[in-house]
Parts: sequence; structure tokens; C-alpha cells
Amino acid sequence: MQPNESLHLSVDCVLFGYDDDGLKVLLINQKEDTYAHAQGRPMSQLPGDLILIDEGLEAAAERVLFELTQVNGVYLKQFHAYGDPDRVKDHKDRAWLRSVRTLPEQRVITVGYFGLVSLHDHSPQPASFAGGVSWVDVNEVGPLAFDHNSILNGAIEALQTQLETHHISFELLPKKFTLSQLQDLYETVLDKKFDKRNFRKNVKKMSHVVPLDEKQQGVMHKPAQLFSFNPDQIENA
Amino acid sequence: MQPNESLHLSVDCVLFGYDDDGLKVLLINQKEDTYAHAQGRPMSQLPGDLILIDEGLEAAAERVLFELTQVNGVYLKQFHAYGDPDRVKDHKDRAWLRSVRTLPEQRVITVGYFGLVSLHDHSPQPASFAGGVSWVDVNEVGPLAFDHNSILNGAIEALQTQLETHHISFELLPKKFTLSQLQDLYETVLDKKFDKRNFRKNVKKMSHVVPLDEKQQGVMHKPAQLFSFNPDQIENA
DNA sequence: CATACTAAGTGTTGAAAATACACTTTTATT
DNA sequence: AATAAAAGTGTATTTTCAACACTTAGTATG
Repeated sequence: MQPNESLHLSVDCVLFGYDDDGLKVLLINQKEDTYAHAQGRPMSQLPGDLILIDEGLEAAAERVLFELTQVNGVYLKQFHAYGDPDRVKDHKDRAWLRSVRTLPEQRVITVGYFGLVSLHDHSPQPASFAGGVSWVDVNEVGPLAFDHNSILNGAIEALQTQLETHHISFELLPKKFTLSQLQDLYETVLDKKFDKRNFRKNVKKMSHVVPLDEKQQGVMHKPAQLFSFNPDQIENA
Repeated sequence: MQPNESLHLSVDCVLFGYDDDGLKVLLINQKEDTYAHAQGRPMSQLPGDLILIDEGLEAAAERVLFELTQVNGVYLKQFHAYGDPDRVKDHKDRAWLRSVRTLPEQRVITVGYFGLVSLHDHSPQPASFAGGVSWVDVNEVGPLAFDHNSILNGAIEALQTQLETHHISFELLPKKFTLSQLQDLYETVLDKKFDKRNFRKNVKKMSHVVPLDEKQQGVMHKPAQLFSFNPDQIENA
């Protein structure tokens, strides 16, 4: 039973953002000039980094997300650990690792967390040492560094399961929203259509969705009733 | 961004076993004389150990389970990673760690896997260096080492979810079984009762449960029809 | 060989939930 | 005043779920 001394642990965060335009995921771009002299093109990747030696996993996910994107205070949930011994050994990834890690050859196991935000309420900013931060439509994500495409797929599945079983939509919408927005969110995330009347019947049963005394304004059609989430009721959602 | 050099990674296996007598979990006993001169009583724990440096997580879970209990070839599924920085720092656990680890003070993150077997088909044997192996009814598990009680609870939840969503019962039963055994399994794992006729209606819809041309023998009542699982159909269960 | 014991096996009915479906209303714009 | 655009609303049908009790086939016993 050999000890595994030269093994690193990281967290990767899959932050989903939603607006009327669809479901997005927050990616960072490897900074071009960090390894100008190395071969390989910079790629996009999920925000992630090594955990600190005395830090809990969830705390690490929060810290790393904040450091890399300035996004703070979001719901983060662990969904899977990825530990293929070769997951960071691909040729395309090594140049970048050499530029940012003191021990670039080291095996890295990573724990995936996903988080949810409303695009209206958060504006991510790249950290000084990151190349850039951008929201990318989940259906238009190209090849990512490492095994981040499969981590993303795992996160999407976890998000779908959680939305169906725990109705976690409240993290993805602005404070005030219409039922059409809520329905569009469900349709976007679960990738299926719902009947408007039946959907609204179901929402009536969700005690954490409460109508406000307020209507949409400035729209070129019948203004919709606004709703918000009642935080007291969210636990039992 | 400090590297986390002194960090260890382990896997812990929660192996569930089932027979007519209930749902059991396989525990190992810390070997008494391994640390005869250390304070503290030996405790029970889940079979788990550090992963090897070039070994995948699932492979590690299979290896560790086999090394510690001689159990082989079982369905193993990852369910959660546990990374509290203090999870192996409790006083009750340190004496044992000093006796078996070269670096007992090291932080250990662990990845939990659960597995399923039929008690009829497997007979675990302790490894030479382990103190003993025993099946313990899940409702009669006492205090375990480290955070293994919460890992066990996480595994039970994962098992219940998987049974309801993916009908993974086939791993827990002998090759030939009766519908009463299947119902008892569901009732035991999910901790609720089912109506016999309704349960059997549902089983009829499960294409992976197929009747055999064979009946129970030597029972003091009407012999039950035997069934088995059709492996071809299990994917779509 | 008749009786008793035990768990296996089997259908129907009512209630509840899920689905399918189309027109009217309210506001902003021209 | 007319138009455009999405909001809002109810009912009938189908499907699923839940409740419920007696008959059957084999083993053991007297």
C-alpha cells in the first residue's frame, strides 16, 4: 500500500447562467501571453484550481470561483469526482500546465461543483491573471481543456435532475419574473416543451412561487403578472 | 495559489448485501494487535484505503474492496466525495492511523463508492492484515471510525435513489428469485410497504424481469414461480 | 387419505393525476 | 380605431395509482 504523495486535488466549477436568451455556462480563457513561448493554442476551460491544504471542498469551490471570476455567494453543489490518471496528460493541455503549475506533471483529481445564477444579477470579471471570462451557450461549447467537456456534461445532467426533483429554478431567475420566463427556463434546461395551462397549474401547487402586486411594464402586449420566490418555502419545495 | 502537496486521496466502499433477513453493510474491524500499545479501542469502519498513484478511482475502489474483503466483480458506483479538512483528525481515530499510515497526520479526502451483492453469492474474507469482516444490518450499525457513519448514510440515500430510478435490484438478488423476494427487497431498501397485487403489476412492465420455467421447491406452501433478470434488458430498465 | 397450514397468485373499482386543446384579454404601436 | 403580441384561463379524456379479499398448490400431520 504505497502512499500517494504526489497527487493533487482540484475543484472545477460549472456555473450556469440563465436569461431569456438561453442557458449559458461560464468559461475562462487561458491567458495567451502566460505561455507565449510554449506551443499550443489557448483553450477555454471551466474555472477550477487546486484546493488549499486546510480548506474544505465546498469552501475551495467558492474561493476558486470567486478568485477566477469574481462571482460570489452562489448555490454550489458537488456532483462528481473525476480521477482518470491521464485526465491532465493530453498533449494539448501540457503547455498550459507548464506555464501555471509548479508541478505540471502531477496527477490531478478534481471534484466538480455546479452553481446557478441569473445573468441579470451577476457580472463576472476575469481575475487579473486570467485571460478572460465569458458566458457561452451550453449548446455552443467547443472543445475544452482537459476532460472539461465531460465534466460539463455531468453538470448538465445533475442540473436537470435537481431541477426536476428539487425545483432549484429560483437560483437562475431574477428576483421578479413572469410565469412565461419560468416556463422557458424549465423548457431550456430540461430540453422539452410544456403546455402553458398545465405548467401554470403545477406552479400554483408550488408554495414557494408567490404572486406580487406588480405587473410587467413597457411591453407591447398584455403585461404579465410578476412573481417571486418565497425563501421561507424553498426548503420544502 | 499554493500547491497542495501533502494531501491524500482514498476511496471508501459501502458494500450492501441482501438476503431474506434484511439489508446488510460490510464492515471491517480494525485489527486489535496492530496497535496494542496505542490507546483507543478498535472500531469498525468501511473498507477503504489510499489510492495508488497511477490508478483510476473506480479501479481503486475495486482493488481496495478486493484486498480488504476478497469481494470481486461487483457493481460499484461513485456517490460523493468527502473532504472536510478535519475528517480524520478526531482523537478516536488517530491511534489507529498512526499504526497503519506512514504519514498519519496527513489530510485525507475520500471518494465514496457503493456496491451491491447478493449474500447468497459472495462470502467475504478478511485480508490477512485486516482484523475481520462482517455483515452488519444497516439498522444496527454502531459508531464507526472517521466520518464513516455519514458516508454510510450518503450511500443509503444513493442506493434508494438508484433503486427507484434505475431498478438496480438485480445486483442484490440471487440469479433465481421469487416476486415475494423482489418485493421484500424493495420494501427493505426503501423502507416502505407495497401492495402485493400492485407491485406485481409494476413488475410485469419491467422487461428485464423474466419468468423461468421453474418453481420453488421444498417449501411448505404453494411453490412460487421463479424469475431471473435478463441482462440484455437491464440497460433500458 | 383427509385435514390443516402457509404463502402464492389473481381483477376490479374509484380517485387522482396527467394530458390535450382554443379562445379572450390587455397593453403598446401605427 | 385597428393591429400586433404575448398573457391568461377551463374542461373533457386518458392514464396512472391505490385500495381491497378470496382461491390455489404444495407440504406436513394424524
